[in-house]
Amino acid sequence: MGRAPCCDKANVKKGPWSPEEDAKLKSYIEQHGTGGNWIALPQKIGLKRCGKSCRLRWLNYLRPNIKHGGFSEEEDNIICSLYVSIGSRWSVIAAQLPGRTDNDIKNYWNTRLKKKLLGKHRKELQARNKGNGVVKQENNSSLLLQENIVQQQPCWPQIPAPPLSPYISQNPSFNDQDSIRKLLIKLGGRFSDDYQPIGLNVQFPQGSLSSTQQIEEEQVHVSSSGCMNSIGNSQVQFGESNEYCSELVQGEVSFTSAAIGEMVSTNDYSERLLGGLEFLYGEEMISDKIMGGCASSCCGQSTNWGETSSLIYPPLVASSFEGVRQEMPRENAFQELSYP
DNA sequence: AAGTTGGCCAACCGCCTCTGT
DNA sequence: CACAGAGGCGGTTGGCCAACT
Repeated sequence: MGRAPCCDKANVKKGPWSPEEDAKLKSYIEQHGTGGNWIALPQKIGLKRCGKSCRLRWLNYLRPNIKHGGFSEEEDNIICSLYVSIGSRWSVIAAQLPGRTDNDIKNYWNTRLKKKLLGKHRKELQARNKGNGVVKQENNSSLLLQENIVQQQPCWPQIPAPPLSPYISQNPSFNDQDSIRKLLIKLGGRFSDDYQPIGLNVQFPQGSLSSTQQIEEEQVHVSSSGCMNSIGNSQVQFGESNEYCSELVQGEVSFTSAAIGEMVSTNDYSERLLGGLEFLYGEEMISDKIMGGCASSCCGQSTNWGETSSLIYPPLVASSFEGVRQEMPRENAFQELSYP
């Protein structure tokens, strides 16, 4: 038995809204507000619509100061950055773009941004294959995986969100701490043991995404990140997300769409990274076949922290964000995470 | 000119979370 | 604490329209 429907489906009109319906709904809400009860609202004003439908119509179309279409480059970047960081939390992303609705952003992502990034990725793959004079067999699985990067969660696999408060330290959520260590060691990271509960200092260097020389020379140094220190200590804490997100939306930790394209298009980070990724991908995934697919597409030639951190961080941030989300009233969740 | 295809977007659906009792 | 109802969210669908054959 399913749950009872929110309204009498038989007596409810579906489909596009007429101008009359719009006018009724708009004028009522402007005069009286929603009354805190969407379900009862359509009856009050004589609309044969589901309350949810009214809410959606108001939020996505009738509400004042709604912008439709014409996304700017800056908005593109914000959307991409946030998508890379938190995934398809459209409402959270929308909260950072005044006048935009989650539905709009979702549609925009699905119809344009996703393709934009994927198109760039494919072009670069072709160019690379041509340039190397090597025709790699691009089997189906690898292509599928590459597309998944853009179609689903960007660079990292979904890890079940731990049922933790970000400020309550509990047992580690990852099962295989050795793998975590291995991963971090392979990345060449240096992790201090002291936990300093301040904002993340990780910077993603601009313009260094494809610099392999720099990669080899640069010392990777992670300074005082709550998440990373905790991992280094095998104590996964999900804190510091406030600071992270606040930096994120302020642009210190952000990706341009070009950078994201770069992230999904560069090639061989695999040897250095995948050995430690069993805990994320599972043993089976770390096969030659996948190394040529997911590995090459996920994150690229990155071995300096600026690049690999985008690999390491997202799951953690996403996880911590889950924690925050669970802890906070939904309305406030990201507002508190963003601008101070 | 007619038919087909693909893109876009508004709206719906069903699940999850929150809140009040 | 448990439950029910409402709100909120993300995924998906379906219709419209323009471009293409």
